[in-house]
Amino acid sequence: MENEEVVSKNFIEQIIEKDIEEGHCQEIHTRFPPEPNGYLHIGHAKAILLNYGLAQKYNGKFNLRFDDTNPTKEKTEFVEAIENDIAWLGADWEGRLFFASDYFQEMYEGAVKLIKKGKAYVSDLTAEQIREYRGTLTEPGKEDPYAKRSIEENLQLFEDMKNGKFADGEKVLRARIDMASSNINMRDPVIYRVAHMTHHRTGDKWCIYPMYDYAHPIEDAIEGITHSICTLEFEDHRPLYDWVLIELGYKKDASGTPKQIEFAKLYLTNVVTGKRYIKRLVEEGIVDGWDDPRLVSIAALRRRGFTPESIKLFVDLCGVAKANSSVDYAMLEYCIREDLKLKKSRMMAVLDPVKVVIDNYPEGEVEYLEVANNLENEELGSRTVPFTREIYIDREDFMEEPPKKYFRMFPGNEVRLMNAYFVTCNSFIKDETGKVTEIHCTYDPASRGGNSPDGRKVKGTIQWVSAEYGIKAEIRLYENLIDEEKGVYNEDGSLNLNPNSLTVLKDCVVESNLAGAKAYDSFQFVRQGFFCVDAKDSTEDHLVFNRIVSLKSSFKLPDNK
RNA sequence: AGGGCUAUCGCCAAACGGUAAGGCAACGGACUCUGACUCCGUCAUUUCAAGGUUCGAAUCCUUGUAGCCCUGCCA
Repeated sequence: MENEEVVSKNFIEQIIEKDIEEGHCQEIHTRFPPEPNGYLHIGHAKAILLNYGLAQKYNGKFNLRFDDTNPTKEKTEFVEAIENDIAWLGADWEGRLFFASDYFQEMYEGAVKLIKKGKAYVSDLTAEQIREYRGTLTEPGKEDPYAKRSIEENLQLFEDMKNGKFADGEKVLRARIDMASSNINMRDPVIYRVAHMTHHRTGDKWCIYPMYDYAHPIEDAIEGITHSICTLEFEDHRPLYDWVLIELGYKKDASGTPKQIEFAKLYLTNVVTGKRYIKRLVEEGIVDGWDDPRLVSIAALRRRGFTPESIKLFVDLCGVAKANSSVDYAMLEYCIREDLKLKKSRMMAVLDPVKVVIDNYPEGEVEYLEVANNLENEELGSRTVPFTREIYIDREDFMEEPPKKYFRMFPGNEVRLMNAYFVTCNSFIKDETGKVTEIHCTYDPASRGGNSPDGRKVKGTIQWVSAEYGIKAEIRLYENLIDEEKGVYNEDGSLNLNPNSLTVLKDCVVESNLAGAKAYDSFQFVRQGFFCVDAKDSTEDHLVFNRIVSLKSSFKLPDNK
């Protein structure tokens, strides 16, 4: 195998290799730490595949950990959905499934340790007061009036917090760092709050819960995570991440592990990304659910026929860097086409049918034609497709007055019905509105299978479906959900979605011999390639149809000059 | 006296002082039983800007400019 491409290392790989070289770690260990408060989307797929991929590449390990430190938002329903999506993507956590809530005891003990070191104190300030004392972006904060409490008093108060002696919000535990720091995260951050709430896993055992900034480094340290990869907005939190680990003795200095590394989130052009927005669209009923095909949640992508391989490809092509960017949606479409083009059978379908009558074909006769499932992959075998006197072709494949270089069907032109016969258009019928309702052709019996024995060539090949045996299907074409420029919501909070984002074509016809085709009531169109079945109610992942039309129009009329 | 981060083709993204990879998109052309696929070709004398250092700068320095993030008892 000599086609070894020169693949450059991304910046995370460089950090990892340096850490290994310098002996900060022997084996690398990564993790994906979702909060179970919603479904995963394409952006998470990047994080998952990145973490998992790194573990694989360096013979390390990859954990799945639910970051469930805030019982107000989290649900078991989401835990299951997330596990399902990650498994589907092929990221194997090999049984290392953890929950931040598994470590509540250790986190609690850590907090006690900080208090004993004089590095944490209980504050009676209200949330509003804490905000005031924190200062602003340009002014330093002021010392918390409770910061002077003795260690003994703090220990007692924290114990009381844990034992439920205080109401929600009455007291918090704060880390003692630096109220004047230019990094607001370091201005004595709250690390424990009181919340009398039932946790989805620990129930009512705890009424104090650790904050992310305090909990996350401990979770990583306990699991032996070496590289804690997160997104850019946590860059300012890294000093706090390191502070916690160092103060608690999990590492000596910031160069040790666990080490936090930040990368830029994945944004896609023209679609709604971001858990917050997706959640809102789902909750407000604007889309049908978390797997509505217009979304880019993992569940939606799966439902539309995207494969794990295609998503992996996509993530790989996007790369990893620290610059905020928005990847062109066309890249995602390219990936599914690329993955499926050799893997799946290609079926015929007609999206906007117009009837064609083959005048010299015997009435009532049915022929079963042998058709290759995929011309580029013989292993996929073949199927038989019924051919009859009356068929449907796509409206786009016929033109009354063709422009130059149009070589599909028009009066007097001979074309090939894919896999079937050469056929020549003789006449057509229009209704009062001028719409073509029926086309009449004659066929050449000698061209059965799609080739003429006399070696005659035709320029055009079009798809067709038997009018008698074809199955009516409802096909949905999805356009991008939003115009990127305008955003999901307007400033006044009103929705700003493209109302035409979903187009339903009701009279589409697909081949009759697609097993269980009747269950497939909708399809997802993949621009300029082929489209895949909406797999929600089907037994198969996807069926792939030949390219028929595109949102842009598959045939560009020459500039008439 | 705010701090942190980022700026390379329409979109991603390499290049780590030695003379601007690659992919997507686009555009030509060839081929074709899917105007698909495939194939061939085109697509940054220039890296946000202006100075400076150097034989040599996207890479180093200076000064600007633009964008993103941070003032939750969310993650």
